[in-house]
Amino acid sequence: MPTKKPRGQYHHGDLRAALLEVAPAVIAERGLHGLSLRECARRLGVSHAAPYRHFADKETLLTALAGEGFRRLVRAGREAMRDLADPRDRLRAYGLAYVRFALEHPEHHRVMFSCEDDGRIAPEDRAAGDEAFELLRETTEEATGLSGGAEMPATLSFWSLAHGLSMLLLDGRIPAEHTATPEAVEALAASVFDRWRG
Amino acid sequence: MPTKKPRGQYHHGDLRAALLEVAPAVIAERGLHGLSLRECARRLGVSHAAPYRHFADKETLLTALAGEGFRRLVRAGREAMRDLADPRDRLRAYGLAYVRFALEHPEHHRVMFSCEDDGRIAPEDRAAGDEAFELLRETTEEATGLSGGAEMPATLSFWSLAHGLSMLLLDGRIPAEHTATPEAVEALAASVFDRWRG
DNA sequence: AGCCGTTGTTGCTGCTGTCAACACGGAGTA
DNA sequence: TACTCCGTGTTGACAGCAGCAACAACGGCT
Repeated sequence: MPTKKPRGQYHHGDLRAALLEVAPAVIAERGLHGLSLRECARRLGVSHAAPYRHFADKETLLTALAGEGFRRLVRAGREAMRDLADPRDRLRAYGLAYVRFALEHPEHHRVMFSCEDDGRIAPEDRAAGDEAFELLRETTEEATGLSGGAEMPATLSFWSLAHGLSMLLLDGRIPAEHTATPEAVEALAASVFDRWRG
Repeated sequence: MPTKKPRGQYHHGDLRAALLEVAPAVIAERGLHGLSLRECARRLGVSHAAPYRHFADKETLLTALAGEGFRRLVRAGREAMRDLADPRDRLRAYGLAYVRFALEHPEHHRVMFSCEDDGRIAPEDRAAGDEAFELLRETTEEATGLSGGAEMPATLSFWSLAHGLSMLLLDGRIPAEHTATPEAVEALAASVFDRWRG
């Protein structure tokens, strides 16, 4: 039901949004290398050149997808921290949300951190990535009591921890016993974050 | 001078090794997506299908490249730890070597952690990756005094830290002030590892 | 009604991965 | 020495892809 397309309609309706929706599905099936604009077009019942009306090229679609991913990550982070008062609990919750996001949206996560930055990222997508970092920085600031730049090493180390764990999980490099069930993963993430001190 | 090819010689000499040498150069220039077997062949003055005598397909070349990367990483890690007696110093040295390796060989590092594991990795390359992990696990064991599986969370958290920092550095997501000079990066890495406790 | 910008279409070029058939040349054997 | 064989490299194909250009339908505007 993603695309409701009345019989014989020439125009699609919202091809741009449909592309951003179908692309992760293609990536999930065929891998990031296996993604092609033509395949996306095919699945949406649209001609092979139609996507170019909405994205200058394939890379542009990917950066848009990355931007969407960062927006969702920020939303998930805020959601996870919402009812927590203790800044250290909040930071930890963000970390867990980060890892959970990577596992639940592996396609987005991979795209978010694989676009070889040519500097041609749309401002709004650039901003989405910056906001995810800024949210982490503020939370770390509160959790550590550091500020004025002194919080940066703490921020970066916590980010490294969450990011590294996410990547290793996605790459299947974590021994199976720790990834068998969602609870096991959650426990692993918790014990990983326990080894961090602000 | 990578390829010394006597005048008019039909056979190349060691095309396989030459491919493993030229591929990172192509990646460095055109990015991972921009790598093509045909371009490698062109640079080696060889026909476009010649690489297929040595690699079943493009993916196979990439996994071989990843294997080579892991072998070098292990070598760099051992080298960095060689003269250190205190296990905690050794672990830290491995971490620094890990980050340094990523920055000095970004092409290898990216390939090492981007092959979407289809299970068709050659045994010797699989083993190379496992050895890098095993070296880290042993070192963590010594540094923490934990063993029998209890060292795993510590191992994985340290790996996450080193791996996450490497990836973020490679992706250009670390604020510029910390990446301006090699010394700044080294200092950042040190302060990141300082926030880890076994 | 008529105009025109947006969106989608068809058809092309040049590149790529991959395969099959063939060619070269060195190693071993008669 | 001559012959054969196998590993390695070549040529020539095919299909799929990114991206461009010229054309066509739609829909909102006057």
